[in-house]
Amino acid sequence: MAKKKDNFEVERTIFLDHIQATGLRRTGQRDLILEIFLSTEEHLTSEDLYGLVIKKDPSVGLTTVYRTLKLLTEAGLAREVRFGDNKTYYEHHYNHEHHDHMICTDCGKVIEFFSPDIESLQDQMASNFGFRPTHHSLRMWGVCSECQKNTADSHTAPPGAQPRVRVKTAIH
Amino acid sequence: MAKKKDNFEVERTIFLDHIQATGLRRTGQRDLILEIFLSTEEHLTSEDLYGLVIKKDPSVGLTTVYRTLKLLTEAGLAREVRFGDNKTYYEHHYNHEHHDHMICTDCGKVIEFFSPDIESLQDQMASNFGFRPTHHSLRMWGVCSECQKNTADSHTAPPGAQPRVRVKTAIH
DNA sequence: CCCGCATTGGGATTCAATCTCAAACACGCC
DNA sequence: GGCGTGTTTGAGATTGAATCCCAATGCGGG
Repeated sequence: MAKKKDNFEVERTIFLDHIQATGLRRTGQRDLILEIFLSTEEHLTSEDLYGLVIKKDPSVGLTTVYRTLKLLTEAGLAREVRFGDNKTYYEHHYNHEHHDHMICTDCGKVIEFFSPDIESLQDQMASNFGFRPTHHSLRMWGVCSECQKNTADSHTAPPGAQPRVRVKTAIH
Repeated sequence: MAKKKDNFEVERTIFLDHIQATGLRRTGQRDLILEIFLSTEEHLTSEDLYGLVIKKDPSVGLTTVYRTLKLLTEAGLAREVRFGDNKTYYEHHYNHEHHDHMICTDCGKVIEFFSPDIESLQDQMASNFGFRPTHHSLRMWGVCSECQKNTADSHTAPPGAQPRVRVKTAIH
């Protein structure tokens, strides 16, 4: 836990540095939103975070949460991710290895994975085209091992499972 | 050209088969929209296609184009793609090898590529997790070789280049 | 302590996509 | 060929995420 607390300190510093470097101002709202973002683990949307924020301070506006999450992204603390349901999710970025996602279209579970081999092949493909990549996104949709078991006997959803990400159409 | 015409015939048949198999009805609008979709080459949105359709028949509604593109996707003739600007693009799917995309964030150009090695590594990663993938998406954003040359001297946009895809924020 | 300017909040707005529902129409049936 | 039913259509209304606008607030340098 001490380790985690240290990380938070670093992230706070990074945020304040970014604030200062770009000539912005430190405000109570930004501090609060940062703090709550750091306390989360899952992928969450601006509205999700807004829900958490107003529990601490109901006067904070939704717009500010949107703006601050964008700030956090610029500062390198957050990363935007999309799973195909037309919402923008945010995940921790600082000190988190780059990774890709497998999304279960049944229960909504998101599996994070990383493959150095895939990464290097990507870079190789890019250089074949003289393309200089800044970032990339690899996502696989399908059925996780859990849901394969559950759908083997019946086609009913796993009990109590509430898909957080409902993929309506196959986005390739 | 005879080759291309043959392909179109096959795609029309696939569409009609799909119509019949799912108990739907053949209509003039669906025929027209299919025809115009087949005549296109680029990635285009529902609204793009709508623009082309109403040039032939101004009475066709936008909703019908949306619905029909979804139909074409179900029939396996079209594929939905997203480039990060919150619009759904469609590309031909039948008889088109699966491929991934590099998107130039400067001029909007989309490069299609395919790597069997990456594909097999993806499947391997999936099976490591007991994950059964149905489809996937790999996209790389960055600067294409053209735009690297143009931005070398000045930061002005290439003359006459109108980005079709304007990526506002980095979506990973 | 004061002032300038960034920030805030919430209502209005945008934009893609979907929903609604009455009118139009395809298609099987006779 | 004409009838009847259930599908399809189209225009406007609606949704939902995200952004814009702008008056009021408040941070922070001097």
